[in-house]
Amino acid sequence: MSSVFWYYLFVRISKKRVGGPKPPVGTPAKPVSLRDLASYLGLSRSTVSLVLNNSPVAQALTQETRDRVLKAASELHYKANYFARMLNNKRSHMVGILSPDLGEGYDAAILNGIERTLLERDYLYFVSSHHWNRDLIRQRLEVFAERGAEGVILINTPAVTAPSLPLVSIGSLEYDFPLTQITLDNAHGIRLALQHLYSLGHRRIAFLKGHTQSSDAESRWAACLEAAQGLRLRIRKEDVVQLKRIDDGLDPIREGYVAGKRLLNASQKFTALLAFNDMSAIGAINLFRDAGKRVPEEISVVGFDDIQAATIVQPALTTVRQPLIRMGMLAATELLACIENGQGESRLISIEPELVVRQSSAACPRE
Amino acid sequence: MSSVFWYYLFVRISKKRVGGPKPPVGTPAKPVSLRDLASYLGLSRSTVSLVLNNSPVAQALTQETRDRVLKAASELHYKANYFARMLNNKRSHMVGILSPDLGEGYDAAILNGIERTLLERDYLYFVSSHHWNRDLIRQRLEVFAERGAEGVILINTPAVTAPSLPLVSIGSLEYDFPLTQITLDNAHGIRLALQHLYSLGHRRIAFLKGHTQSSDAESRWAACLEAAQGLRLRIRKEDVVQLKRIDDGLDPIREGYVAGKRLLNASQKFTALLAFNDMSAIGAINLFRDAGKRVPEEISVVGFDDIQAATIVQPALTTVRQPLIRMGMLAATELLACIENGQGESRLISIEPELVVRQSSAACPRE
DNA sequence: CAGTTTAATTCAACCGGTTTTACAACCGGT
DNA sequence: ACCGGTTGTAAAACCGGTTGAATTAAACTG
Repeated sequence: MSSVFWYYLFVRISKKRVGGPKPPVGTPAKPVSLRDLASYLGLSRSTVSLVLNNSPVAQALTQETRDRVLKAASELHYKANYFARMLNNKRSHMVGILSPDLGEGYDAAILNGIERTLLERDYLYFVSSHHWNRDLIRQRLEVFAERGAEGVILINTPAVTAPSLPLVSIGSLEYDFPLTQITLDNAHGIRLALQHLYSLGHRRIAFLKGHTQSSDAESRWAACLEAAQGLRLRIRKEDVVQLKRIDDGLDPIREGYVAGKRLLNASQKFTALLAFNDMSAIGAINLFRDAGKRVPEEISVVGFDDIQAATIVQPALTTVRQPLIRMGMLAATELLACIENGQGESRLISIEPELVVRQSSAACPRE
Repeated sequence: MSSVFWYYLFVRISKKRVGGPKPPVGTPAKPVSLRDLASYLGLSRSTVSLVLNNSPVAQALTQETRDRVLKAASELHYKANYFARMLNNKRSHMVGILSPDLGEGYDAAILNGIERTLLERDYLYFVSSHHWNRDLIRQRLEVFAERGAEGVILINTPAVTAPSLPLVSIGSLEYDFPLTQITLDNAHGIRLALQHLYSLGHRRIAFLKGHTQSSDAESRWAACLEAAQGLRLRIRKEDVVQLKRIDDGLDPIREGYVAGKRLLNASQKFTALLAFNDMSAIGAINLFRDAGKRVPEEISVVGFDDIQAATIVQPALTTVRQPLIRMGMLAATELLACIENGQGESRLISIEPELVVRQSSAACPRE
């Protein structure tokens, strides 16, 4: 690159400000601006911009000019300033993700799926977890919008205000405004689980209900009632225990453990347990072991989610698999469709879970 | 709010552009701009800006004016445009996080810690995982910088180019440029583990080495050699197996399982296994169970990391605890210190792990 | 009452791009 | 030479906020 370039750089005159404090020696290499590029080329900023954006107007330019511009841009490593560009609301290629909590396998797996798709499509994302704090959710949605997110994926996150951005939710929450939802077919999953236990001969089945806050608790419980009726099973009051309220920091396995203990205190007669999710199922298994009940010989346990821990617990957990990674990918795909085509405002996408039979469920012990 | 406001909004005259296409009816409520606010107040944009930024120059203004501005700003819900603001390089309150992979408990736990601190300090963050792709790492660092990240936290991520941003790393990788590093004291951890086994009577101890890519593999292995020497233990070649190369998507538990099998094929004499990490330890435990070896009665197993799964596996894993959440919090704190005070360019912070004794380790069976 | 402070704001340049509109220069046709 | 119609490029408005210098009016000084 000839010295011509540096000459032009230096020439760049501003009306008043410049004059004194030309950066001394070790200036940390301010990136090349459009202005630099233009004066280097002896063209106007507009021309250069038009070419680089491949604007229709640029079709009027000489092929030679266009080539010159492109060549210089790549030689000088010109990169348009993101913020300047965003000032005239351009595409940001950025989305936000809101999740209740990081660190449990569940959200991490979904995040993983989302990430794959976003990476592929060259999007970046913010993440924020809200720990069930409504104000934080609202605030984060605003901040995301403010910072140019083109859409948001909500993972099990209740949102109150109708947003100015395209949203896609994952989970079973209900919203007051239209948005695309990726929902697991809880009813189907529960049906699979219950039928599985039924076909193993279990007739007296206990249940661990989810906390009221959890988006899936209600729909799964409703599905339990329905499926039980379908199988002509009677659900006894003493065989049902609800997990305690989520307190941030309380170990969900521990919650299952405690709930299991309450269950065992109230009733000794059940031969199988259908837990709200894997975590609580694992907790219950631990409790049963500590209480001297063998799983699955005396009590069968079935979970829900199929998180990684389900394969680690002993006996490995029979559970209903949520294809979390796929759900994440799907959510991302849907969101990008909304963003890029402005389509698909309010779809409801239901995902079919499958039953994964492992060692925690077995035939009902003879009476 | 009186109609005066709307009058001023309308008055806002531009030289040429305006005239024809005033937005029709259902205009989606463009946010209030500084200009709107200024003309509503009958002040200049500068005055308003000065007040809102609480600039020293604003001290010259009447208290009354200042109050008026602040009141109007809050009434009209004025919020400065992020991008406009960033154009004159202001603080973005934004950092980037690079990690090899989401979804395993390890990174998620660190992320969790980072997030806590960032949330507290009112920072937002990008995340990106690179799956060990060098080009992606470089590219993401650039993109983060471009989008105004004020710093980056690297989780077990090798970085090649010296960055223009403050960096903090978590892990044991080595870098060619100065940066603050949060490193677990692997040597200490290994020493704890080995002494634990030694004191239980084990003299023939097998090892699962980490993959060459893993940042901690070498330093842990070196620590093994050193600690063994300190205890006058001889490490036999046939008692050492290295985990296979990380292939994205290969289950790390499976890796441990396979490695355990190779170990058992090569040598039957060891009474304890010190694994590179919890995942491989869990894999090995599974293999031992399948091979009819009881843990811990016949073989003691000790892991490293203390991820959640360590409490779930049966027997619960004795392991060296990395305080991941604390490490994440610390990394964030350090990074923010760099950013906000421009200090602490190149510190090395060593974290002391502790041994968590659970059920997978027991006294050495008699000869 | 002119002359100088000082207090209260505003001007105008700037950050770094995008885009509409304007403007020369050239072209063939008459 | 005059006209309408390209063609290739540049000027200038604009996005929305920040900031050093300048301005104006009021207050104070001698």
